[in-house]
Amino acid sequence: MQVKSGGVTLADVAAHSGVSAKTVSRVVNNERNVRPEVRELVMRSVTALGYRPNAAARALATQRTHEIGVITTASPLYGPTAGLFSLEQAAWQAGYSLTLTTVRSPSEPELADAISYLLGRGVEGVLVSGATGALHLTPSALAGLPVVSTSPISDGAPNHLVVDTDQVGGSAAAVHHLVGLGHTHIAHIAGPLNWHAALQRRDGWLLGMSQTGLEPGPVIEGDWSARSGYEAARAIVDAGVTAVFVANDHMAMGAIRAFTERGLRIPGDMSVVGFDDVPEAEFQMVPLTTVRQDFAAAAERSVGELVRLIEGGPSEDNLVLLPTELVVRASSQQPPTVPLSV
Amino acid sequence: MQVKSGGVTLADVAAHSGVSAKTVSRVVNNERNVRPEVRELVMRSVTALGYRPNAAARALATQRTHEIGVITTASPLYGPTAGLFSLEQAAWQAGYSLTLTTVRSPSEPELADAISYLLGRGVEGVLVSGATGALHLTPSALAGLPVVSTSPISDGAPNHLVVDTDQVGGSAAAVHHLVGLGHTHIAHIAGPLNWHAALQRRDGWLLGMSQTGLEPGPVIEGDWSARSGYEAARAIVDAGVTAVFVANDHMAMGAIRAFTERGLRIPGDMSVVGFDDVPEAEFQMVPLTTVRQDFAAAAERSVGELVRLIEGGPSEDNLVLLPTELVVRASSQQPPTVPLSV
DNA sequence: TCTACTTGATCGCGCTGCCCG
DNA sequence: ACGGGCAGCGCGATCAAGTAG
Repeated sequence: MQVKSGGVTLADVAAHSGVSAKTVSRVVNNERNVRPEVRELVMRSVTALGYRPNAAARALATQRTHEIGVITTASPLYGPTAGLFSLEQAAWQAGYSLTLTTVRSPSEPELADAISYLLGRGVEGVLVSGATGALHLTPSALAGLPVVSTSPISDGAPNHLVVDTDQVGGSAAAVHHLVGLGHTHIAHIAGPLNWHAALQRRDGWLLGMSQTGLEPGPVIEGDWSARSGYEAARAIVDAGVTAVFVANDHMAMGAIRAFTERGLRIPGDMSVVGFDDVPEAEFQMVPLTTVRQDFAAAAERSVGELVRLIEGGPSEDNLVLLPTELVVRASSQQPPTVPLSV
Repeated sequence: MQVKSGGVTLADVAAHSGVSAKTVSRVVNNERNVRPEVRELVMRSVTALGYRPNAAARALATQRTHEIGVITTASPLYGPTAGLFSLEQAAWQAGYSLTLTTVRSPSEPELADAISYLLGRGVEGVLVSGATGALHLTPSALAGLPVVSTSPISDGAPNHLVVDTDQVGGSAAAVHHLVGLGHTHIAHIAGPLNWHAALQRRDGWLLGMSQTGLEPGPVIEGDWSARSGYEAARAIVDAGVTAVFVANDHMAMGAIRAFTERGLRIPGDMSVVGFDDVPEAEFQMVPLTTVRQDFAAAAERSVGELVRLIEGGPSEDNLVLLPTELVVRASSQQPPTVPLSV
């Protein structure tokens, strides 16, 4: 029923230009051993007929699909989505196309389903973006398929690799910044702690606190949403802290709203530091101090590494950590009770 | 080099279970006319060998790929990305998978490239999500391929359909809300006016103004980013308006920041209404009055309509408009100079 | 005998790898 | 160096053949 690609095949082009199908194939694939004049002739027929190679037939004949499968969580969080488009661009440039799969939760069966589905589609590699917990990949299910993930992978297979940003370092830097301002009681609003990213950020906060010899303040677990940040902040507003390190910017916005509602001024009475540096963080009523991650760079690197694995390149490291950067804006300053230094 | 899906084929399963390949095919495709015992036997072999049908071979044999191509703009804007995941879920449920393509700009050649690429991959329909201007599709390039878009399509082909939210109505409603509060001088911060969505929202604003007999205030064009909203607001802060209708929430945040910086209070001195209802809009320091669009519903409807077109269903309308809803929060109230009524 | 159901053999989808002229 | 023939990638469609009632 369906007109496929105009229905023009190699054979049609061959007939139109008076050469064999194989020669047309050579021209289309830029192989050598075709005289320029013949090549020219064939190309003319190709454009005249509007020929377009059939990807399925090609995949069948070559045993290569040039497809990369992407598994991502279904929620429209900033990080995963921002990375997705960079992923697509990088893949395109490397000659691959992306097949998208979403999972609601990172449970093993859902992940296994997604991988199984992608395997059936013949993907040559899998990118797990914005996954939550550590990946427990059943080796048999993968059959040596290259995988690049932002979350750690339980097996140490040579073609499984992690590309992530230095979330622990970034979080610790946020704590050092606050401590440098004089804060000693610092709370943490965490992401859902079954997420690897949430654990990393909490661990970075703990690291920073211990490095500066401070007792960690309370930890409240949110779900990345502004609403959960709002609720978490209401829960700790009377806990006697002067600063909060929040695991992402959207929760930080909610927290600021909650504090403001209770009559606290930001940053006069309470300092807030976020994570991600979403584009609007700089343009909040109180511009947000936050930890920037370069999602585009991470995406490009991920695709680069995956393509290298697919094409049989050597796997040097099994962990690539991209730098994060503390961006100090207006939502953090000295605590209210500290006398002005200088 | 690449182990494909474990390399298990129909023939392997057939050999393992002692039936013909065709029978295995019947079982795998849930066709009738297979004895339950044979079906059982075959299924056992399928799981034992880890057989997975090869999508490329299937596509070649059936002339159907069950793939839907998605063309979207490369920028991580909230709307298009929020819809993307709903798209994927809906497509999956309908038995289709998504191949993602991004374009930097909506220029004809870029769109044509994307469509050409998708045609080569054998997609059975195309979803244009978050496109900018109207689509000028060259009919020959499409060969009757079903297309569902949020932007209008220049040709009136029966298998080209538009699914959008009622942005004009929503924008007009925002204006009526402001006018109802007593505002008479209302500016507009628009999106990039080569975007269909930006035009719709501006037109809705104009409509609302004319319906209420008011002169439209100044229009400044932004680029959807919070930064551009900030800059636009600085440009109109002294223009003598008491309210601004902003074409999306992120620009509205930037605008609020700019007004605040100039000493204006929101909403005391200036009312601001956004568009989209991003999740964090409710949790800004001044919760944002905005126009909500249901991206998930739009995505589901888009996929539904596209699948209907693909499967040869009748095309009733060529335009589906989903409702929008004004959500009144704290960023809008009476203008400062108006005496309190009641 | 005829029908209903179940199974198998052959072919071809569009393309590329191999080998030959 | 260049070009063509042939086979086959893995699957499903067609048609024929077999079995039982």
